[in-house]
Amino acid sequence: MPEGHTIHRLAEDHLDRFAGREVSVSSPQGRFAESAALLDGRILDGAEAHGKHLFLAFEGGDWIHIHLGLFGKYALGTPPVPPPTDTVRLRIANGDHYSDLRGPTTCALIADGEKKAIHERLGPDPLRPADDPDRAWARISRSRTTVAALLMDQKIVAGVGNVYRAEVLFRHGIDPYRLGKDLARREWDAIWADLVLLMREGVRNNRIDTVRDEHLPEAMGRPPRVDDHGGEVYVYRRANMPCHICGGEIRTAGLAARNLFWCPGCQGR
DNA sequence: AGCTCATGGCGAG
DNA sequence: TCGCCCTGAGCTG
Repeated sequence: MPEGHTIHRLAEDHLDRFAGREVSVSSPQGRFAESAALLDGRILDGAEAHGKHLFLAFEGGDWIHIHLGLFGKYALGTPPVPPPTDTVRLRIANGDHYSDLRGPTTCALIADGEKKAIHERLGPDPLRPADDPDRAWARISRSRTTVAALLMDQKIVAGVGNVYRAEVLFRHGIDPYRLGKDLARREWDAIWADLVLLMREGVRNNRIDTVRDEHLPEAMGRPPRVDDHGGEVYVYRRANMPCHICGGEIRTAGLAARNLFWCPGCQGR
């Protein structure tokens, strides 16, 4: 589930459902129980995302810092609230809504200073309107690391994960193994602008869709593809399948412990 | 019942 | 670069 769009959507959803009112806070699993007791009954007064990090604000200046990691999942719903199971790390509820968090890498009570430190170690986020792509460019343009690795580095760009990485490189015809220093400024500007668009769309739909209408499989006489992540994509997890554009085989390879997907035909050397 | 894999990230060596 | 942490689905037997 979790690339930046998921987290920004969760921030919006928590704002809509919980902000401005007292909430009950609990940790059925127990691992967040002490902190939950401190927050229980207080007013939740904000929610914010930076990259894949979610911050829930509580009146009085405390924050819950959440990072879903690879396995973390949220279940949001309306009463009846399901019986708490032993994997629910954090449950937030008011009379109208509940929010269950399972399997996060991080769920911690933090203060402003720690929150600030997290922001400072993250790069600009395409979903934060004030963030500046020049900060990312300054590092990319002098890096001997591959563009594919740079896009996944949260210190460079915050919020891009394995799906957006593969898809945005495909959309711009860029070989994932190209080095950062060999990227042109206008290519980076186009990538950033595209990420802003794609990820905003991802927040709106709560899923990742990257295929342009005219390239949708239906439009090309092929059956639509439905992957676990639920969106329509060009290359992600399409290894050995034909490219929607050139018909060549999509290739996959390991890169920094993750699977990379790309079309050698469309993403020229 | 047990294995593998997954949209992440950290610290040790 | 590897092992490790968090969970659950989809296989395999």
